[in-house]
Amino acid sequence: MKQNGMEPNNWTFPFLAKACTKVSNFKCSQIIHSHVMKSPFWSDVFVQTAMVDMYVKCNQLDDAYNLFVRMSMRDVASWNAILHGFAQSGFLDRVSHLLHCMRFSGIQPDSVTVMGLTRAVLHTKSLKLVKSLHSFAIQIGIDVDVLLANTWIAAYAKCGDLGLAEVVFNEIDIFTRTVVSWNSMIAGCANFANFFGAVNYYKCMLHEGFRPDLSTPLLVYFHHVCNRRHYFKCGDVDSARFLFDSMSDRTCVSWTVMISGYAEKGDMNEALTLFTAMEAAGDIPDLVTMLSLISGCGQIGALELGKWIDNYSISNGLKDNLIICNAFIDMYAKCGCINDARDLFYAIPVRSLVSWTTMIAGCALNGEFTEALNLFSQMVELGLKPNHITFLAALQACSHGDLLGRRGKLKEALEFIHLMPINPDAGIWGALLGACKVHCNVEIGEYVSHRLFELGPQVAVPYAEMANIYASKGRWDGVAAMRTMMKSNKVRKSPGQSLVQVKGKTHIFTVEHRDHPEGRLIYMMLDSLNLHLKKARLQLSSEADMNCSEATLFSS
DNA sequence: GTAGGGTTAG
Repeated sequence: MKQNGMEPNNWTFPFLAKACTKVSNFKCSQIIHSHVMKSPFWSDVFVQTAMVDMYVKCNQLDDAYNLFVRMSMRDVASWNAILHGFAQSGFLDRVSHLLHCMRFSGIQPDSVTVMGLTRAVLHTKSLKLVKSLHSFAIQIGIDVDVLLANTWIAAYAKCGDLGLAEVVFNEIDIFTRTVVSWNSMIAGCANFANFFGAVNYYKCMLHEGFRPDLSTPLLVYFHHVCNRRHYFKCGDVDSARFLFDSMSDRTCVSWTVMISGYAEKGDMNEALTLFTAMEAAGDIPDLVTMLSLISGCGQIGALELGKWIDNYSISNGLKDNLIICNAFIDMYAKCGCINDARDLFYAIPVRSLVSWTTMIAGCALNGEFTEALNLFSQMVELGLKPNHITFLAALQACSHGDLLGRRGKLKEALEFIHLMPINPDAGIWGALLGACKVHCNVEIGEYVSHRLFELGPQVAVPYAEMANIYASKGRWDGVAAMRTMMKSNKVRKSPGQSLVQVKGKTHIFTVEHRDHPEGRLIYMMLDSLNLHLKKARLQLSSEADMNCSEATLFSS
């Protein structure tokens, strides 16, 4: 443009910024920022709002906020841009504070504002909050357009009131409804496992003349079957595939539904085939497409494919996206390449809580326990607040690294869990139960397993672990009790599987399943590894004994 | 005349 002797006007930069938001690329955002700063439009409220939005979309909330507070003039769009930024990240306090400031400075909220507010309360799953927002909007006389109504449909469905979602849906004029309204209603039904409702809405939608392209029919099936994959067999990817093949028009989402279905099943070959077909069809993969491919590679240890996707991401500028980077850290760690994971982690200019947590978990997984715990304290020192997943990762590092749980300091571990500022989830209790098993501790094991039974009475693992603990102490009454509980709760244990991919081929192993073509060799290798481990353990414990006696010597 | 902030599904 400049080479052609043309000068950008005040709309050029908002367009550039918007293009940047689509790819969510922080390098691009920096380049655009430097150009805008030099331009005569720098102080234009439109330009600055577009920049705020760009930073929000590029996961640079701090930059967005810094710019926002420096703006000399703000209109409702500027407030909405920053409000959505905080809403998306779930900062409810910040959002309500912003709303106050906004009204105080004389700017009236509009339907976009209310949408942001709704989004902010969504993750609390609080029906009460959604309701109060709804009445707030009506009270201040907001013009409820179809976009806001769609948000409310999804919000009510997510917060557990399908009836209210339906009310909002019915209040939208038939001619105003969009495909999003229908999709939201269908997804709402599917979330309630209301298959008939979903199909019914789908039929009505067709009847009203909406074209059955997009992802709607897939939503009906896939939601029902695969979002509940913990309860249903995932073989139904095939029925989704049947629908997919019969679709005339596919969107990025429909491709991604299928790709992620295969990736989660561990069938990376099929996932990759579809990915190639998607590109050939001219549909551009987005963030979710890439994320499902990357996490699929991590799950089955498909390092070669993972590296290929890494190169692909670099050449398509996706590697500058923080979420993608985090996914790659996870992938490399799960494939055992902790060095690659580490390099990537340190190459990220602005690391998020997820980056830290992923790296900590990756270290724990790869036996780098000290590093994991160091990272944890570094993170806390930087002022980042760990969430339950971070705690779990750190706890796993402890348990693997013979700290607390594995050292037999089960009581201390339990106290630590009770002191945590967050509610312990199944992962955390599971880690402790594993430690109880190692130390054959019935008393704490019983307490922990009951927490796990409360959280998920259908999960087989804690019953089995507790039964093992009882068995190790000869408590056959306890073993029998576990069996009875499993029966009465209708728990069925699916055998654990271990997957590994070598040269593009996936190998699956189950316990005592020795019919792999190279089974003999594999088990010989395992036996020799076991022997090495035993020797190393013996050496360690004799060293520990010596350290102990030294310690007693010095303390007395 | 228009252009900056906005909805669902994966």
